[in-house]
Amino acid sequence: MSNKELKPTDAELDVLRVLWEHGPATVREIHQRLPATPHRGYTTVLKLLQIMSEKGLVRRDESQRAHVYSVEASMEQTQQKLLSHMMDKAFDNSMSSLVMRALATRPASKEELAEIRKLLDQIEGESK
Amino acid sequence: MSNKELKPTDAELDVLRVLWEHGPATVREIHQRLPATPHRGYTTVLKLLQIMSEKGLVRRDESQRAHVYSVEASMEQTQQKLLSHMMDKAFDNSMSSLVMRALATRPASKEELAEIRKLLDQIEGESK
DNA sequence: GTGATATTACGAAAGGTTTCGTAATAAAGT
DNA sequence: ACTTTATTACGAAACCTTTCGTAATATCAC
Repeated sequence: MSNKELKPTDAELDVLRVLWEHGPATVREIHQRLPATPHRGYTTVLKLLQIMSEKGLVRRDESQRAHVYSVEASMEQTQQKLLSHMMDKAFDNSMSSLVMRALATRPASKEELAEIRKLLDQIEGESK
Repeated sequence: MSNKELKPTDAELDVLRVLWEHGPATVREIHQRLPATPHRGYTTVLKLLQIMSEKGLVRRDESQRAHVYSVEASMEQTQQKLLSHMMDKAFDNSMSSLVMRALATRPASKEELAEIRKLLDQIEGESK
């Protein structure tokens, strides 16, 4: 009933990022924590959350006067969904070409590269 | 005048993929090569190309009766743009977290992992 | 040239996104 | 209770995407 092909839009991602970082929050809290640019009115954020609620992107707790919203899917799950979609649409379904393009685009620091190597070791270790 | 923030839409990406693989092509050729599902009428594809032309995503050669379209940006450039945007929107501007999430999501084959390692070596080699 | 065919141009509809103004409602202050 | 304040609900506008039908235009066959 829920998981169709729901890719959060860019504006929705801005909201989700606040919720991921801050945890459950009211419209007012979210509105305050949203980036200053682009500017968004209070009711704009409210409407966004109402729509996201219908889509199943967020959950709404109405027990308080000011409803409290929280994410439905973890940041990790959402990131995976976004990456899978992009891999399908623009990388011929090959995650390795996506990864290689990413690495070639924005070289990471030494520490980050080391982390990536560690992850590669893990993956190869498991696959044995 | 050209490079604003032009992220090709999903339908536009379908068209671009044909052009990247096949090279410059007419509407008819593109229409035929497009995936069967979702079905798209001929004039739908034409309209898409006209809009993409205005956006600067494709170039149009009108010297022939049937206009010939070609991409404005290479596949690599477009992939980079898409990845940068996603990194900004959903990965806190960290390419390494994007890469690690990608690797964790869809493990690659042994050969692909080896390729990635090679690329890591290259990057670290250069940064010295 | 006339008619058939293929292509482009145009416009519009349907749906989604994003924005916000205004109204309704609830809570709090006095 | 009444007024003020904060919140939600509703609806609409502006814009974009995607779709396609119809009209205009060019090309080709004869």
